[in-house]
Parts: sequence; C-alpha cells; structure tokens
Amino acid sequence: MGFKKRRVKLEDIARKLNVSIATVSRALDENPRVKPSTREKVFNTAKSMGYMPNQIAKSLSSGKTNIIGVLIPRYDEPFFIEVCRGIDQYARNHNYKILISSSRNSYQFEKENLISFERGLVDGIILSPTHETENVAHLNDLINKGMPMVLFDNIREQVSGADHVIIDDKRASFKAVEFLIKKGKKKIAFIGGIKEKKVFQDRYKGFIAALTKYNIPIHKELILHCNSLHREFEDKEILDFFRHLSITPDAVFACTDNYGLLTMKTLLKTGKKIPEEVAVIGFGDLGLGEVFVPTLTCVSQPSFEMGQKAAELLINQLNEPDEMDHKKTIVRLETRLTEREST
Amino acid sequence: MGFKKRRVKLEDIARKLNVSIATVSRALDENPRVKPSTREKVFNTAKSMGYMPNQIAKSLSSGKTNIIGVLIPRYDEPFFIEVCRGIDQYARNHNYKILISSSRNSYQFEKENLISFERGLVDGIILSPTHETENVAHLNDLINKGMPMVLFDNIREQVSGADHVIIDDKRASFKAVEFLIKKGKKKIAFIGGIKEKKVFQDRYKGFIAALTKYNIPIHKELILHCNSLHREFEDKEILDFFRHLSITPDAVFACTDNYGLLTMKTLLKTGKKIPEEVAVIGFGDLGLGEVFVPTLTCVSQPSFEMGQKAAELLINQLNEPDEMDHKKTIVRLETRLTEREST
DNA sequence: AAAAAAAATACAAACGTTTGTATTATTGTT
DNA sequence: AACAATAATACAAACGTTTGTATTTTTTTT
Repeated sequence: MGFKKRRVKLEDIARKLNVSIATVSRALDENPRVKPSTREKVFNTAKSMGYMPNQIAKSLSSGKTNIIGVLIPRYDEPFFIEVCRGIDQYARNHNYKILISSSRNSYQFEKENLISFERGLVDGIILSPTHETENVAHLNDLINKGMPMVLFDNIREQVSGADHVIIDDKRASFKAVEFLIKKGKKKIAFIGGIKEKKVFQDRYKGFIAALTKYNIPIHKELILHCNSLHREFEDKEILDFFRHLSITPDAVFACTDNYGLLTMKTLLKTGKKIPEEVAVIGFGDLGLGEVFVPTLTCVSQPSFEMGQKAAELLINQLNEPDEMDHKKTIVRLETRLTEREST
Repeated sequence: MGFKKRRVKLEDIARKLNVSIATVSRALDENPRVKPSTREKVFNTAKSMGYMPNQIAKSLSSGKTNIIGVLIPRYDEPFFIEVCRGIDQYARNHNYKILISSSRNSYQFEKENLISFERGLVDGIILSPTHETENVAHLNDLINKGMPMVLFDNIREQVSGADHVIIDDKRASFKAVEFLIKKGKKKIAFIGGIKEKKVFQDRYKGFIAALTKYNIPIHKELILHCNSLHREFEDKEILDFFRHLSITPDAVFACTDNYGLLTMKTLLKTGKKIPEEVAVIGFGDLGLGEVFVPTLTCVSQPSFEMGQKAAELLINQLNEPDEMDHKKTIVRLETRLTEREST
C-alpha cells in the first residue's frame, strides 16, 4: 500500500511461468495453438497477478481502437442525447465504446473535432453536421482517407461516401398539418428552426405542401423561423412572435417539442384555451410533451432507433472487408403522430 | 482516389528529408534541440504530405491518453448531461477528451465499466456511483492501483482516495422548506427519490430538520420516496400518491425538478390552484421548470459548475508529481432558491 | 589552424501488444 | 529404434511514437 503498483504485463506472466510472451498472449486469447494445461496456468497466473490488458498497446498493434466517435451539434438537446443513447446501446453490444463531442453549432469546432478524431483514436464517425456546414470538403476528405462515416439528422447529400439515417421530415410534417386541417383548422402558424438546417427546411416544405393541397391561404405573418441557438433566447423569440400577430391562429405546428411547449406557454398566458381555441403540435416527442398541461400532441421521432441504426450502419462498414466498395445506404425511419390533449 | 491511403508517419517525413525520425519528432514538438531551418522544412513537408500524428502511438509511448472517463448512472437525466457539459468544457480547455459511459443504475454495470476504464484507456475517472453501490471496494482498489478519481452527486464517503464534489443537500432542502414555512405553509408534503441515494437522504434530513425547528408536526402520510428508476413509472407513482392522500397538503417539496413538475401536473388535474392552494418547490433547476405553467420554484443546483469543478480536481490530480501524497479534497458548491410562480 | 565547446542530429531502446515463422518437444508409424 | 508428422512453444518484427545517449557537425576560442 502507498506505492503505485507497476502494471502487470504479459512479460511478467511469461517470466513467472517460464514461457514466452507470445504463448501468454495466445493463451489469453484462447488460441488453440497453446496446450490446454498451459492456458490454464496462464489464466490462473494472470488472475492472481491482477493482469489487465493494455488497451492502447492492443490498439496500436491491431490498428483498431473499438471506439466510435460521435459528433453532435449540442448537448442540451434531448434529441441528440437520445440518439447517443441509441448509438451507445448498439455499440456496446458490439464491443465498441463511444466518444462524444459537441461542435457547439459551429463549423469551425466541427472541423477541429474531426481533426482530433482523425488522429487515430476512433475507428469511425457518426455525425450530425452543424447548420453552418455548407462546404463538406472536410467530410469527403476524411472519408477518402478511409474513415467510415454515418450522418444523421441534418444530413448533407453531397457527402457521397457516408451512410445517412434520417426521417422523412417533409412527409411527417405534411401529415401533422393535414391532421390539423382535418380538424377544421384554417389559420395554422408555423414555428420553425434555423433555416439552414435541412430538417427544418423539409418540415417547412411539408407544411406548405399540406396547406397548398387543401387550398388554404398561406399567411406569411404566421410563419416564424427561430434563429436562436440557445434555450434562453428561443423563449423570447416565440413570445415576441405571438405578441405582434394581427391574425389569431387556430393552430400551431411547431418544429420541435420545445417550440411547441413555449408556444403553449405563451398562448396560455394570453388566456387562450388549448386545444379549443388553438391546437398545438410539436415535433420530436422526447418526454417533455407528456409532462405539460395540457399534454402536447407530437410527431414522434424515433431518436433512439436513429442512433441504433446509425451505429449498425457504421459497424457494418467497419466489418466490410474492402471499405472501398462500400455502397452508400440511406435509411429513412418512420414517424407517427402521437395525439395528446393539445389537439 | 479509390484507394485507402496509407497513413503518413514520422518515418515517411524523415525519409523524404533525409533526417532521422527523432529529429522529425522533435521538430514537430518545437523542441529547441532542432535547428530552426530544419524545423521549418519538417513542418512544411509534414503539411504537404498530410501528416496526422497517431494518438494511439503517442499514448503508448507517453503513458497518457488525455482521456477522462466519465461514468454516470443514466443518460436521460438532464442533471447528468449538464454535469458532463461542465466536465467537457473544462477538460477540452486543458487538452483532455471525455469518454462517457452509463452504469444504467446498476452496480454490476458500474463495475464492468470501470474495468473497461482500467484497461488503460483513460487517465482518470469522474464518477457518480449508483444507488446500488454499497460496497466500494472496486473503487478503492482502482484508486490504490493509481487511478485518479473524483466522485460527485451520490458520493460515498468511505472512498478515501477520491476527491468529492457535492452540494449541501441537507442545507439546501432545509432552506427551501423553511421558505415554505415562512410563507405560512404547515402541511408540507415531501416527494423524494430512491432512499439509497445519499442526496435524497440528505434532502430528507433537511426537510425533517426544518419541520422540527419550526415545531411543525410530521405527517408520515405526506412523505413519498419514489422508487422508480425510469421516467414512465415516476409519473404513475406520484399520481397514486396524491390520489390516496387523506390530508391535503398546502405545499410540496419535491426532490427533483421532474418530481416537482409531475406534482404540479397532478395537482392541476385535480383542480388545485398553484400556488394559492398548494405551493410547489422542485430541486435541480435544469430548464424544465421555466417552461411549465406556472413556472416552478426550484433549488438551483450548479450542475455545470459541478462538472467543471470535478474536471478541475481530476486534472489537478493528474498533474500532481507524486500521486501518493494526494490529499482528499471535498468541494461543496453553493445552491440558491430560485423563486418562480409556483410559490 | 588546431582544439575545445556548443549545436545539431542520429541511433536505439522503450511503451505492451500481436502474429508470422522458426524451433523444439511430443506423439505416432513402421 | 529411427523417422515422420504433428503439437507446442519460442523468437523476432511490427504497430508509430518518445527520449536518453552517442555521434557528427558547426561554431568559437586561442
């Protein structure tokens, strides 16, 4: 006690048993080339000496770290955490660990993080590009260097060497808005997110498509594209929006759960009745909507499954014998509308 | 294109410039032992060849990975995510990355995760033990093997070699309950969490202490220790609790934000007015409380700062020349009561 | 211009594994 | 009992760095 013990290594076991390091290594691997009785001895000695393999040395030797790098735009978004949980679960079941980084919604940080991944710490990368990511050269470069990659959420179709996991945002929002229309709603407001994100563009398209199909006039005034990248500001932005409206909407389609909740909160404050006077639909369905009063109707997005699927695709790539004949696959997961009290 | 490029290594640069590997290594390190003009050449060649250092080889050679292992009981708890953000921020500023794992509230998984950390992948560990963690031998063992460790949240005082980061839970809840008492509340309900967690024990103690100090009778019936480990069940547990009450509380002190929200939701459903008839206080203050109507008064816990502090303590340990004369430090962070509409 | 001092670089071992090939020990065959 | 075939093990290189020591080159001193 009191001294830091030097780590036990293969050599120590080998010396004690008067065998070679190679034999010890193979014994612990249960390689049939070593005699059962020797393996036995090695196992016992390893245990009694408290041997713990050195992962770094293994990685250097094998060229694999069994770590998946995950890069998300922000931590404080339950959607991303949920995706990470999905990745983590699938990865662990396949003997991989995950290393999560946040690009903090910045293209610059995204590049820096990828560079750090490129230093050989990870075997592959799962990534949701930031909204700022216009130029995807850094992604294509990395892929060309042989780094397996899977994109999800805010994908970039120009990245041709990576698999993609997405939902059909346009269709999902079309369905949601159609649902409102069928409830007799005619003045439907749209609360979207940053215009640069593909998911928000698509949700907007779905919204417009639904109104168009049912010949409902589109009021520019009822459309908001939130620009806030942080929770504190979203609040204010939405409050301002509703405060300055001259038309009163009878429904709101919000592109995230949080926007939906903030919308309900604002409406409740101004004395509106939900859903009688105004119906509200959110997007995501990550638990928050169930807590609020009234509970929030949501487009349920399979976040956890997106993570699992992304991990599955990546690990498949890692197991491909020749990474060069990888064929890009795009997985589109199903959403469904979860009706609650707000509609 | 089309072929996976072999990674450029020091040797390739050395060969091209007709110098030794050692010189290249030192040049890139800006070691003064190499002539400025040589360093220049090395830098340029490295850049033009697209050299990217191999982190694994570095780690093997240096014995440091610059990775901090973080083990939390669950992902779907904003508190832990927030702590991780804090750790991440401090760590990145000091050139460390973090590897997050979840013990999924299981002692067994906690041990397994620590074993995987022990394989040399991380330089140190930041950990919130699970509620099941009674026996802390695995922690002390790891520390004795020389693994720096910091505990936070659900700490175990028996772990003598690790630094601790906590808040004064007892005092915080005492203050919160005292606040309710001073508002004239006399029938205060307590919604706690799993009894095994030290934080919940302490919050309970604070609750009792406040009632005792002000001579308020303690109604066993108004006390609930939630046992649920997953969101879906908490909901039901709290609903049941309030449904079967024979005394009507005039205030509720809830040990988490989520309990507070669920409480408000339940009360609102049964037609209670908040805060007029029942006041509610939550614990944590991680954003949810601000969204709800009415907004939730909370004990604000400095989660992000806890993470930063934990990272700071760990990195200090890592920089100690002799880890054996490490003196255990306990950091107790301040909380404050954030008044909102629910009181 | 030779010797000494200083600067720049090269050599080689080390970090702890894995793995292909060579060697030795054991078994089976006649 | 000698030999071949097989089983078991040992040797050594490789993974890509870092770093202490040795060597070479350059500069300074006289």
